[in-house]
Amino acid sequence: MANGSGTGPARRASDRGRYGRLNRERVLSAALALVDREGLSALSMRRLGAELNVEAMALYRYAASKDALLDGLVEALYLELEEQLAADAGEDADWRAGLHRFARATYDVCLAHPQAVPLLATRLLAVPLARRPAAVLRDHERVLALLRKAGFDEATASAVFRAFTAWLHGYVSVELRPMVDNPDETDPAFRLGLHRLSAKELPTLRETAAALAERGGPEGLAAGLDALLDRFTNGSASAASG
Amino acid sequence: MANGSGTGPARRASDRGRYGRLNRERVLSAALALVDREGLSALSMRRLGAELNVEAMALYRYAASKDALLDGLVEALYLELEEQLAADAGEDADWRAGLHRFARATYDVCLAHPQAVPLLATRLLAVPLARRPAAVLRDHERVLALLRKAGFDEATASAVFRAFTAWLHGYVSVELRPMVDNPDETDPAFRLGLHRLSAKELPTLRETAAALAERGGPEGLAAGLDALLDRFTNGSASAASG
DNA sequence: CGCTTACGTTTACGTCGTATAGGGATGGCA
DNA sequence: TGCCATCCCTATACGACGTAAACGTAAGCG
Repeated sequence: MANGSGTGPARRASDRGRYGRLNRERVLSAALALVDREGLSALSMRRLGAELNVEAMALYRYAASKDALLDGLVEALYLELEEQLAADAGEDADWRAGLHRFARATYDVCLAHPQAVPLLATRLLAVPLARRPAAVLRDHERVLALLRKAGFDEATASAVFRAFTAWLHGYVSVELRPMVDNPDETDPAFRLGLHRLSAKELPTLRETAAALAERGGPEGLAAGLDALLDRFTNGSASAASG
Repeated sequence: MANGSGTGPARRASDRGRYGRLNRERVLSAALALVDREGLSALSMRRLGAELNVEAMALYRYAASKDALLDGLVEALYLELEEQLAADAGEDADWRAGLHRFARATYDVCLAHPQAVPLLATRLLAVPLARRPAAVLRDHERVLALLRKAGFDEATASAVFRAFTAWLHGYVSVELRPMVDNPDETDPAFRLGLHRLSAKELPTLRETAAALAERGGPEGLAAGLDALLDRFTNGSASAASG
């Protein structure tokens, strides 16, 4: 048993005072910390309980199921995004700047929690729009409001929103794909595990792998975003810039 | 027990003749079929074994672990992509057309196996480049070769490759996000579950949700791809068009 | 003080991935 | 033909998982 001390029958409720009562935020931040530290596969109800000095079943008071807990983690990421957005400038010069700010903040949050990023893909593919976590919906609202205020009609705003989301999430996902095969190795080629790539069948990949392993960084993200957005301003749609 | 008939001690080896011997391809295609039919969570070693009239442990001869089996599913998707690409025209007019063909084929394969798509995100975030399934590496090789042959230098080809991949995967992922909350409902608003979206706090999202639920289709994919590629041809990089 | 409600524990069940050992068919060689 | 090695699948078992149900026990109220 995870009893604090002695050979008592079990953890006494008075021990709780040591760590304070449980609540949703404590559960979620412990879960996120655990995932950051040891990866998604380390996150089990029992393990998370142990992390909080509590039995696994206690967590079900704050998340209806493990899937709900994972949705909670997604929400936690978006809450961090909201904080990050609140931290710097309030309003943006124009809608493009607004989208860039959003994109950059999302990028930063994702890079800060690389192990949690797969959740964004899996949970958002599992949960229908209306049931997404509140913070996610607030994010959508802000982006859409930004676009509508800029003069885009409903259909165009929705198209821009989708393109924005696709690029942002795709970019982060590609940015986080692991390239290093053997971290202990000093030689770059061995580090990348190039000896696994047949020189006969994969010559181009082999010679490009080193370049591929470089990150695009926030600049790459911004550049692609601009390229996509140009299509909606230079193209058919009607859009103001204030 | 999953015995064919009677009360014999267990399935006899002679029963194998009924279905033929197991092999990797049979295992993977049964796994993909199961995922297509019942979703990723239905895929367990025991269940897949049952599907093949075999005990779970038999599968370990064809996949070293469950994670390896999932990587096998990713490979299966890319094999289907290769088939699809081989089916239509052989060579492309230029590199842009080549990328569009690739993108379209990937889009089609993903839409044909929506339940398997999360694997692309999760497994490619879990496995380093050099250990990706062979079919995935062949895909990379083809795209990179296309770009180098078009005259892009190593760095630019790698940047284009990353942007291409990011857009493609992001687009598919957004396209497959479920929008319908209650499929039994006929009224569009209830179907989307708009009553869950506070009219006060999420007004824009609420009014845009219907438009958001529409798909961008292959056209949207192609449009965004062109927008991104323009950046690399009109911009600084040097690239021919043959 | 006693009652209610909220919170955490205990116990238990079925399923999961997989280590290990065993058995029965198969194919090569005498 | 008979024997043995090899391959393929089964049998059994273990620990961990998610979670239903029932049970204390502490906290806050009158």
